[in-house]
Amino acid sequence: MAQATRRERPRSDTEREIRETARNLLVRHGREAVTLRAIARELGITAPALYRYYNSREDLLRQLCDDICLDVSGHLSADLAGIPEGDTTAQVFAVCRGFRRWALAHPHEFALVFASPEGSKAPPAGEAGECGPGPAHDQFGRVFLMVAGRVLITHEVRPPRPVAIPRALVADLEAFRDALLASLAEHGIEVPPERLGLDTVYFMLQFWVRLYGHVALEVFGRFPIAVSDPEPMFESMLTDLATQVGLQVP
Amino acid sequence: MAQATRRERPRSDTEREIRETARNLLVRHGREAVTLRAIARELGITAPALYRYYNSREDLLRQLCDDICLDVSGHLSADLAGIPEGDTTAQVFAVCRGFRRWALAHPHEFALVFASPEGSKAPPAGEAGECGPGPAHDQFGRVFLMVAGRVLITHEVRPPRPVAIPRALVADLEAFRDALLASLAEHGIEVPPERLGLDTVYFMLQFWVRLYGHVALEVFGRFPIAVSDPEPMFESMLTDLATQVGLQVP
DNA sequence: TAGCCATGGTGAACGGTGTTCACAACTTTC
DNA sequence: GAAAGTTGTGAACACCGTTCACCATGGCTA
Repeated sequence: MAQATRRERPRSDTEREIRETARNLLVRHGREAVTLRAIARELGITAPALYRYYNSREDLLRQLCDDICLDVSGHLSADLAGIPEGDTTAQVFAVCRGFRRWALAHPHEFALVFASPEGSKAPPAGEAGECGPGPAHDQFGRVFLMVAGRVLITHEVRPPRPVAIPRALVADLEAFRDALLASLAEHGIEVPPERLGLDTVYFMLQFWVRLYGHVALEVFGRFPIAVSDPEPMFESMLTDLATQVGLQVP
Repeated sequence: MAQATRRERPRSDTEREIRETARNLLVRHGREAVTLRAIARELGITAPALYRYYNSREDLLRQLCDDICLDVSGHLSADLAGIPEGDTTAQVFAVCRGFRRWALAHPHEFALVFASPEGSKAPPAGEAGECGPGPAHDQFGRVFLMVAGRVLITHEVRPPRPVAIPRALVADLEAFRDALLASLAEHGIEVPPERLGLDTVYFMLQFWVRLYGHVALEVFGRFPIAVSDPEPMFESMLTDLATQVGLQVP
């Protein structure tokens, strides 16, 4: 009965249901609990049926990563929607706070997407390995860093206190800047290239390092001291970063 | 034969062999591969025998964390031994570089100890959960942060540019400072408490955030841009941190 | 010295897992 | 209506953690 019903629905529906169930298991019981048989059980199906949709459990987990990236980027966009267009400072804060809040609320998803060793084994043939910087991860990175980038650019941004840019990084930074500008242009945001200096791009990288560092440490409980309430520390970091970049923080 | 031989050796020997084998599996094939049966196989033993030494696989993994912490702290101490007593800057650099190098060389161990969700399930009875801040993790944190702390103190340290310390953090920071001073005194390093201001302690926390952030991002390949060689970036961060704290970097 | 008993091993067994395969049922296409 | 393709099933294999009854060994005490 349910089987007949399922077969009538389009393939993409079942595909979505599978990933939803997997997400649920991941969120509630961690990576080890997202098991083919558990998913199948939940869907009233047998485990081998899942192989009609995914090549293996690893493959499914990889696609889960994509879903998660899309999801978190959606969350951030939603948070951003509530901020007035002009208030760039609030936008930066909203995105960063949103990321932290999401990570704390979904530690297992965070661990899977942002804190798993890169698939050391090369995937079969040119496929994206594990869930590293692939299309969807880019999607997230884009929504995240592009938002930050747009914010940093539309605002009169003054580069932070001078830091020598390592020479070996210049090429990477230039590539990143170009990609960023292209991505912004793609979204209708025209930016004169001279507004986005390499030092600003470099600062964004360091911004990400600190943001990620704090969030990961908090999610994993790996601060070297018992921090009874990490939120003020996070806020302090945000204002520090914001003032460094020349944003006026209330 | 081998069995009779094993029985004659003291219990601690077998215990050590088990963890060595487990470490090997972890390092070479990741967490999922450290399996009771695989360990037993390697030791010429059956899996149930392992239960004479550990209550469960999770228990074994927890103790593995302790071993790893001790190991990395040993590595750092060794690195430190090669630095002249007075050259505090070199000492800071050595510890940080050593940590990065170890993490890059042992990504799976790094992920297990420093990037695993805290055991959300309370361990049976007052036991240390997962491998979070427990005795051994403290051991690592001590060797690490204490080394950094000693270095920062023996040197004439001037607090970095003023940052408002969140009021909610003051109590935590004071507790940490006291613990740090006690730990230093325990190792024969007498330090006048007024030399270690709360702002310095706070800076050490932020130091750790950035160090951890960079290392984790590099280990997991989660930089938002393709960084062809992250080492100069790491070095740049180190010199930035060092100069901020008033160390003279060559 | 004889017996006891804690220690540390064994093999069998249970339920769970990923994965493969032959096969069946249903849908679509020719 | 037959052929082909799609999507499910159930059995099976190998592996996993874990429990259990059982057995050998060695050191202790009566």
